[in-house]
Amino acid sequence: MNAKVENKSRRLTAEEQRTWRAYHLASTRLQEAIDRDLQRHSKIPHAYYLIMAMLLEAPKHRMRMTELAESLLISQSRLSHATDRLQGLGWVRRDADPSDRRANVVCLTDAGVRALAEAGPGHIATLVENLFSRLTEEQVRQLHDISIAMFGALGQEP
Amino acid sequence: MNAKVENKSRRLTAEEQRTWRAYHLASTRLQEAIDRDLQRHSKIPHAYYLIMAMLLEAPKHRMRMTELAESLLISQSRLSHATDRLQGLGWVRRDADPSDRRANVVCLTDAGVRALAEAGPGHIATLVENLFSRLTEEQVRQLHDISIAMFGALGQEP
DNA sequence: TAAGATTGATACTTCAATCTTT
DNA sequence: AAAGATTGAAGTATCAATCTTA
Repeated sequence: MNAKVENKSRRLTAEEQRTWRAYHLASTRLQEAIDRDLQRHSKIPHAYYLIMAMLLEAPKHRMRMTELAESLLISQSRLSHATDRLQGLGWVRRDADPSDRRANVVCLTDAGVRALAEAGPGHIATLVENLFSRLTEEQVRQLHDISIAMFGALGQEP
Repeated sequence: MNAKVENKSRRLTAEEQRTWRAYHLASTRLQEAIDRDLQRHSKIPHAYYLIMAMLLEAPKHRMRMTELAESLLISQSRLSHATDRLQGLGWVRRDADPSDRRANVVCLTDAGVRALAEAGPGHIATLVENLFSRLTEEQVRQLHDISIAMFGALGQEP
């Protein structure tokens, strides 16, 4: 890729440098705030919350492992380990898939639905406090567009 | 805090929801891209790169542990573990502080300076490819302002 | 007692290797 | 051989406990 070569010799402008520093600090701290709050109030790491939230939206609260991993953009390995843990907590169950004996289906249990319901409001409060209450409506739109632009750029390595 | 109570019963608007999803995906993937590239090309986790980069900017490439941890907004424990590892790699050294025998001073070694110099261009290329080449100049300014606004909101819990 | 720093335990992520079924 | 999924090892993060010096 030619752009890659160009980028190698390029430097960041002062504007880019200060933006990168501010962005990195802000996103790191938001991540930490979310994780800390979720962990303190509900004993759920954010990554696991996202897994359960995805299941909640699925028909019958069920999804195949691979499908779930792809939806969340995480590795199968990671999902497998996480599922072990969530199963141990009783929030999730693994069922065999009758149509393909290689496949497994993860299913949110009633306890899982409850845990999610209890964690939800606090999590949203964290988001509002740390993100949305700090931004104007226009900034929220800008952040959306910026994020879409950033996202499209990723994951395109050979 | 009253805002906290208000936030608890509040829901995210559709605009906020899609923004949060896009933002979370984009920031996660950027983090992963940075870590992967740094690890692949230079065997340095991003967190360790940041520690060394901070030392590089310090007078004589030296800082006290506490000072360094505060500058980076990380815990002393985390810095201590990281310093163990970096010392093992020969990129950093621990010296006693003559003026306060409780204190330790971390110092970037010549090998550390070299490792940083080798990693730098690739790391900047990653940032350019995944972030700056995707944004207009105006979006870079917007992202800066948004990040500053977000950052101010954090770390104010009791 | 508090400040500076380290330690150990536990938990999460990543990577490569493996196993089974298609 | 490829797809679906799991496993184990190694690395990093977090938290609470500890140790030493001020």
